[in-house]
Amino acid sequence: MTGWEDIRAEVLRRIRARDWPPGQVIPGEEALAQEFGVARATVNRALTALAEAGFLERRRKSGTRVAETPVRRATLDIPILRHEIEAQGRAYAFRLLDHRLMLPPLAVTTRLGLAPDQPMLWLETVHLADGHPHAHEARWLNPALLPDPCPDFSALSANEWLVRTLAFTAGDLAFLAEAAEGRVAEVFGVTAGAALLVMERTTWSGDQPITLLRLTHAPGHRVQMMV
Amino acid sequence: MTGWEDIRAEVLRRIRARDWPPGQVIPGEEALAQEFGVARATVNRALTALAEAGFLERRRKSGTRVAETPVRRATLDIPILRHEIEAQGRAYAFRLLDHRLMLPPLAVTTRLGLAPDQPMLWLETVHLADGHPHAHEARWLNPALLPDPCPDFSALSANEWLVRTLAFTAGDLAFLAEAAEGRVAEVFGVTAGAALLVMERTTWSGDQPITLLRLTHAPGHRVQMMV
DNA sequence: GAGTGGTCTAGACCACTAT
DNA sequence: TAGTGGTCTAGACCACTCC
Repeated sequence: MTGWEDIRAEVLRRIRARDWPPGQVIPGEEALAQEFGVARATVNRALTALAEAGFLERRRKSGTRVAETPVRRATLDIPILRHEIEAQGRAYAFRLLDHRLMLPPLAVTTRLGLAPDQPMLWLETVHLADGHPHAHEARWLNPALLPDPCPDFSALSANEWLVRTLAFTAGDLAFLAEAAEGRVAEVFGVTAGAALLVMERTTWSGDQPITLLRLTHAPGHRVQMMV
Repeated sequence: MTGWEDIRAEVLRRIRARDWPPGQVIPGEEALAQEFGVARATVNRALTALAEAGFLERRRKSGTRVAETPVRRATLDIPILRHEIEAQGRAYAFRLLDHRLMLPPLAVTTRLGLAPDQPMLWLETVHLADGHPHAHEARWLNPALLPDPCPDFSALSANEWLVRTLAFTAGDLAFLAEAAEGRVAEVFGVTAGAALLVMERTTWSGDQPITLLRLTHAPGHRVQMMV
């Protein structure tokens, strides 16, 4: 019973055991297919998967070699707060603190490539787990995308409305640390200056910006990724 | 000329255009193969890729459906500090601040599953970009893995030695925010309490722990991921 | 039990690139 | 130009899971 996952595992074992050390060219697909007694396509499937994971580098003609720097890629499942909290067996709720049309700071319009004199929809929300503040959300929303009677974001979270309604095609995401201040410090009940973890995210629909989101987490929060 | 990437693109377009809205079951592989005029395996390749990216959910018998929550996966290329800094055209250097065998705090041994009365190698390093502090590294290293004449970590960074020497099979990674204090505050020249971004990482070789690393970034640093 | 995706094969041709 | 990986095909059988 030899499947492509068995072959992937065996090749990975040889890489880790240093049978095939970093930088070394490994046997070609045809040779491995003969060794394992399978079709070349099966070997190809296994090696392609290992290359996508960053263990191998493949090039036509020159062959497949072991990557110099092993596994340097991690994946993050971007949490949907409601799911994350409910998965912990806690009750999710949110409160809309503020929402209005106003002129965004220059940093925001620059980042999104919008005209600086155009008002945007500002939303400030706190997400609660069992009634305790879990994260503070500050969001700038491109008003050009909103339907005429604006959705009631105090009943449906802006994130869920966006996900259900708009097709987004690209985005980026960054982590940073920031000192608590103003309303954020107040929400979490910490003194100004406390260190908080911020996730910043922009999303786009084609070349049209949708939203810029800053999610500030409760003190001590860790964002965990698997390697 | 229709290849699997064309099919992936077309299916993704239909998902984004809401031709196939979230939750809906899409046509089976056979049907799509006929529509596009290709073999079923080609359609399978395209749909498998979209499922790995989180756009589709596939199950035998019940078929393929559009994911309710689109793209919720981001990948981080774990930076090798020297490469990251040199890629910005800046000069990399590091200074070993401290290294000695000592008893780790209980939190460390618990996390790594080691005996609490066993000393570990402690390494404290600052990484410099153009002479300015870029990150502070605090590392606990399992001494059972070290060769008898301990490598000279003031000449070769511990990270690079580990990567070259040991085969690591698993690990995890977390981001958190922390207030600067003690040596870290001193290194960055900030007042105690300043918010700093910390990346914490543990690595394993089979079931043997290798190292626990805390990388504290310079004030204002952002870790960027692509979605 | 039946329908769907998951995988394998043997062979073929193509695309890229080192020499 | 030649060698390697990348992809496609037509057909087959298997594995899972819903009914």
